[in-house]
Amino acid sequence: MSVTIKDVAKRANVSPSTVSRVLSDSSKISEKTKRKVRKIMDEMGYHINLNARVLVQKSTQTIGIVMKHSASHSLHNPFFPEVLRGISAYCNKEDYSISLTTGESEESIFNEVVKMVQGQRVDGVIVLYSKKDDKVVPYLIDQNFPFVVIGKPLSETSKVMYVDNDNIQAAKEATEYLIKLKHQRISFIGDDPDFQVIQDRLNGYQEALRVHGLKGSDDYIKHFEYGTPNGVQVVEDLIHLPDPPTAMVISTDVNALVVMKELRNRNITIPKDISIVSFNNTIVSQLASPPMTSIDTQTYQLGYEASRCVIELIHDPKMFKRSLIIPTVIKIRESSQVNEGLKYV
Amino acid sequence: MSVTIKDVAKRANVSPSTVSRVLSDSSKISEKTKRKVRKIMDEMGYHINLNARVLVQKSTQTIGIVMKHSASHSLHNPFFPEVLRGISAYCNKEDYSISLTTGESEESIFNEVVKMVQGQRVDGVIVLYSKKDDKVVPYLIDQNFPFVVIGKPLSETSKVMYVDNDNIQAAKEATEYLIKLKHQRISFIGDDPDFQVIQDRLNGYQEALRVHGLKGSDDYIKHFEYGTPNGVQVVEDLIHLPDPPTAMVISTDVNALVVMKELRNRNITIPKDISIVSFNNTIVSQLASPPMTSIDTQTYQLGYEASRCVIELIHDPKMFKRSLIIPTVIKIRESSQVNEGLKYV
DNA sequence: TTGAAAGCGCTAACAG
DNA sequence: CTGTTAGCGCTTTCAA
Repeated sequence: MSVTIKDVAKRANVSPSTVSRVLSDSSKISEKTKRKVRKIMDEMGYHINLNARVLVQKSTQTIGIVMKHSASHSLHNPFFPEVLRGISAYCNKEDYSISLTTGESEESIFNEVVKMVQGQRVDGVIVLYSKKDDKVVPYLIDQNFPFVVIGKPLSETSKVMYVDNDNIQAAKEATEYLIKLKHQRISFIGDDPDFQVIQDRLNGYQEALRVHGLKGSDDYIKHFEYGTPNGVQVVEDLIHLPDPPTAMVISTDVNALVVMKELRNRNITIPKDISIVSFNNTIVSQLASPPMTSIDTQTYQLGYEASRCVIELIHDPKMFKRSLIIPTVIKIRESSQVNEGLKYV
Repeated sequence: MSVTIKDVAKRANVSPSTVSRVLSDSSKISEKTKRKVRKIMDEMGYHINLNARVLVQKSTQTIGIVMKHSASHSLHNPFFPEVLRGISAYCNKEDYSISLTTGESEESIFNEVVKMVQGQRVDGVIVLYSKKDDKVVPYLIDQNFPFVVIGKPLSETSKVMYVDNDNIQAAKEATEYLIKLKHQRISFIGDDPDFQVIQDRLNGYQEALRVHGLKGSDDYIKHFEYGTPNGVQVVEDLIHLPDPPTAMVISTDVNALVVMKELRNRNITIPKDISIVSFNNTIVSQLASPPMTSIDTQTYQLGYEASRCVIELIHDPKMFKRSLIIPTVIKIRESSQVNEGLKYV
């Protein structure tokens, strides 16, 4: 059995409450007693039982991270480690711990969240996605539990605090950048369109086309299906279009890497034949061949700020629910250039 | 205030212990009472306070993950998400939660571990690295706390359970594969040699050279320094050697990507001029251009088994401390080929 | 500045 | 099958 506050108290000839006060470095304990008690703590190898403290103080100093359905999915995307890094950094600063969901299905994740929240294992939650028909966010609102979502919530925006990029604007800029390079036939490749971030980027893309009087076509809009390696199909479809695209806006850099590989397999050169702009600017974009033009969403910052927000919210639950937009920056690299017209097939 | 077991008990006209028994679905409670109590729980929106339960049961059902110094470092390496995915999968199966360290320095990580362990916030720990002068593992041994390390511990191997690849063998095979392709001047590029995994791979590489009577040279052995983008320098040094290498064994695929990029910048073609074999076979290897020959370390499995090990250890602290070696498989892709001799510079 | 006592919400003998 | 009782290890009034 581990040594408790009582054991220390006995040995130090003080009461348990005194020991407790020393633990929290209370100002009403004399320096002398503090020293004495601390010495005994050391000698006895005392260490506080956090669960007991949590039980009475009702503060866990830990925040829960909700990943999107299937940890697998999240974890395959370099976006995730990068947000986590940001979250982690701020939590560390504030001495908060991190607890991760492990669920593989929406259902099981939801249950984990309920368990975290109701089981009082966390003080706040960061939701790493915003998705159609998601139950987590409505639940947290209903419980009036401190949380922040990374991404733009689909409804009740006034009730939720979020940290996001302006994805519409970012995609618009990406597309306009291509338009300035004289591209006229620009394709958009996303993934699961149930996620708001994909919708936003799609909208931004479409808006850019509209504003510049380019005819869009549904044939130019494709989505990777999660779990299926349908990159092949997507690329096939696009290049065999009567008027194949000369440029592509691709929702994440890993997806862009897949597309680039498929194009390469068909001897289509980037950027000569097709220009590519991707999102996230993770290490993958820089190291790809050719290096990708990518919209830097400042993922680390997204995580850092989200974490700052929840923690502030925990400290002041009635705080004004401001939301944050993290600016994006287009990093121009070699995967995009002025349209030369298609020379392939 | 949330509703407690007592509130439910009162409303259901039973004792708190009965409610508690219903919670754990005890076999000694009649179906009838169970139904009644559950109904009331629902009505009142009762949910267990896990902290209270943990306090008395002394089991948290959560395991702590210790990342190597600087989460940043870990998180930039696709190895990490992949182990985490494996850990997560098994934990989910066994209904365990995951708690991550957030520290950026060895010192602060060590303190977090102490806090987790002594504060009794976790039942077991998985250490994601094995490193020289590390204090975490000795501490856990000293505390006799259930833990597993991923990687080969440096000392007291009999006292620690670990899950690892045979990295010596794997590197030996990688090198022999290159030797079979007629390469004679093979370079090794690692990173922080304080990590055992790097040492092992280096040793395997050297052993292969020795066995096949190739003269090694320290000039062929390079290390990336963490945090510094010295990939440039490493590549510079190697290609300007009097007898530059025709093949490289590189400790991780992200590092390999960096090297490939630098070589490309110097118009050195892979695999024609230089063949490359990397480790980990993360998604990066497959999507690189050209796709990399990589040693698949089955990272997911590493995590999955580690997690199974700690959990078993938690259930039976006196269990036989067997350790696991996860087999590696070489995935041959296009970054390596028969040595054509150097044609560059 | 310190101590006594009550209690956080739950479980676990023990008794019936 | 169910209730009573006594804690788990800590914090927190209240009183001294």
